[in-house]
Amino acid sequence: MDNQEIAKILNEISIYLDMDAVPFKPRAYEKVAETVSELSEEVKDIYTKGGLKALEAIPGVGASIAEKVEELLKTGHSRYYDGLRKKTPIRLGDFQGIEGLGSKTLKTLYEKLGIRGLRDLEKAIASGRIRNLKGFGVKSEENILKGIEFLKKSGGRFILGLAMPKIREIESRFRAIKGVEKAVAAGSVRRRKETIGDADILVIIKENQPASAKATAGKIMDYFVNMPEVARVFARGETKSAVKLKNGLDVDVRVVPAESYGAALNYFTGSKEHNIALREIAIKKGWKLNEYGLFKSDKRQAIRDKFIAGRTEEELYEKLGLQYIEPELREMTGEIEASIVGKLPNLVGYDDLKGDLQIQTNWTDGANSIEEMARAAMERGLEYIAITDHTKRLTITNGLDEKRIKKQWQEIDEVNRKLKVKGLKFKVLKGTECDILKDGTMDLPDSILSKCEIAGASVHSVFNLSRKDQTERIKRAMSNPNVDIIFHPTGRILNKREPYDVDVEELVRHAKKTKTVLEINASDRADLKDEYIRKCVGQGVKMSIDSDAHSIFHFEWLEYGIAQARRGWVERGDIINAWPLEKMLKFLKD
DNA sequence: GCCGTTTTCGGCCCGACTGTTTTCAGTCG
Repeated sequence: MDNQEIAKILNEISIYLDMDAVPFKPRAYEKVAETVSELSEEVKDIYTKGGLKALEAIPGVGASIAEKVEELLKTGHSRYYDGLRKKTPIRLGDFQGIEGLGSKTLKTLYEKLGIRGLRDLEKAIASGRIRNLKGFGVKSEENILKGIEFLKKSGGRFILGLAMPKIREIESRFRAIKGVEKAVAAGSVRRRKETIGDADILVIIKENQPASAKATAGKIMDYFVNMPEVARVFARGETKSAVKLKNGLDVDVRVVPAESYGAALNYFTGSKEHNIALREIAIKKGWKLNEYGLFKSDKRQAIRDKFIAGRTEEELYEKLGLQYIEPELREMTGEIEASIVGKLPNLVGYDDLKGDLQIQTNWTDGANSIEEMARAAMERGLEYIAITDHTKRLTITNGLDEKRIKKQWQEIDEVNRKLKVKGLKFKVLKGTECDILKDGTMDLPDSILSKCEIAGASVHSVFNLSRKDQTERIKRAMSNPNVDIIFHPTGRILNKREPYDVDVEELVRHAKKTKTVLEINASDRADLKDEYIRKCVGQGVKMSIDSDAHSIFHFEWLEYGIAQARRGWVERGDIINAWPLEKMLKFLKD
């Protein structure tokens, strides 16, 4: 039983307990479910190595949950879970992701109408039985129906890079409204998660006009719910509204006073777990933290809580005795502890890249010429790029063989000469994205690879090897003294393709041993993922952040690669293409 | 059910909005 299966069962236990209004337990199970689903190590391996004791070392797991997990691992079942399911036989999975359907509603629907699954629910709606239930009405029936329709239509999460342009457009339209001082997307957008479920936009009204603040807020909300791209309005209030856009993205807007800007930004940025940790720190100091600020609470409630901080996030963290924590780190993966002792990383910056080491051109499946790519990279502020077209095995891209790559080198020399004549300080490097064949040998001979200034290697075929064989295959490529970088090391594509089965920790160890660079691919591969990036940082394995550009427009993607790196606690020194050209080249294998 | 600068018992994050009520439960983030 893998971590996702365990997490699903723990989460369902939490929902069942919540149905019966059991206090506190649901939250305990929910927390562990979340932890387990994000764990990099398989729970079953943890258990094999250290037994019950090791399970209890997982944060949030105590004796009781450890026993249930043990039973799941040993038998594939949990008597406790089965008992809950038997008592209230609802197929919770059917309803997951339907907005507005919580545990209490599900329980009522089951008890009053015998609804166990989605089909039952749809039938009950069709026959108008829900509106007659106590506590329900026509409106609730409609909302449930809409929830079902949207779940069926859209489902899933949005890739950050694809949703971002629309979010930025909405932000800037808010900023253009008179009386608006700031508009900024918080939530998972600000934490730069690789995919997002929704966008939370905070709007601050200019302070100097308190009298008209309410009117301005109303104007903002009216504008928001009436935007042409809105498909559905969930809520329209004085300070909070929520809609679904036609593209399926949920967007929330909050209007907050300027003095609470920092507190609100912090609160809505999350993550939820990070927020809870901050609140607990506040409570220990005898304070209260909410989206309006940090307050000294008065126990007698006779006078208003005294405002301590909240105008900026920086002052909030400072008052809590913490080093400022960048949004990309707020995932409760040790950032609070590091912050307390002042040991947070100095993250690689969004302007720190000097080069891009994976670029395709019209020699293979790219859209533009070498020179066009060079000029676009220059405009992006880069100082060097590596041309890394595919190799011959990838016939569909017209991959390069020995003859054609030698020809390409002539063109690269020519482009470099041209740039130099014009006095431009920019270098195009001779590279390759060489296919790693099934047995781990390379698609180009060493005689060619050794002449490339930078040689990347990647897997584009035979994804279904066993974990052992796939790992050995890639390790063999790393052991090649001419291979500098492994491009997109796990082969996944967000929302499209799962990674192939490979032992990433072993790859990281071997990268260290062979001085091979691992790539953070900035396109929708987002490969490596953050937890693996952090493993590289921990072991001192260097990485590159590459756009994998197939056209001049794709350099925009670099931003998301950098975000990914930051979520992996990366500093500038960890990224070879954040270094000057000479230093970068010197670092590569001979 | 978990956890500990409140340390083996007594706490556990907190506020806005909706729909259905007429004072509040449920959901969400």
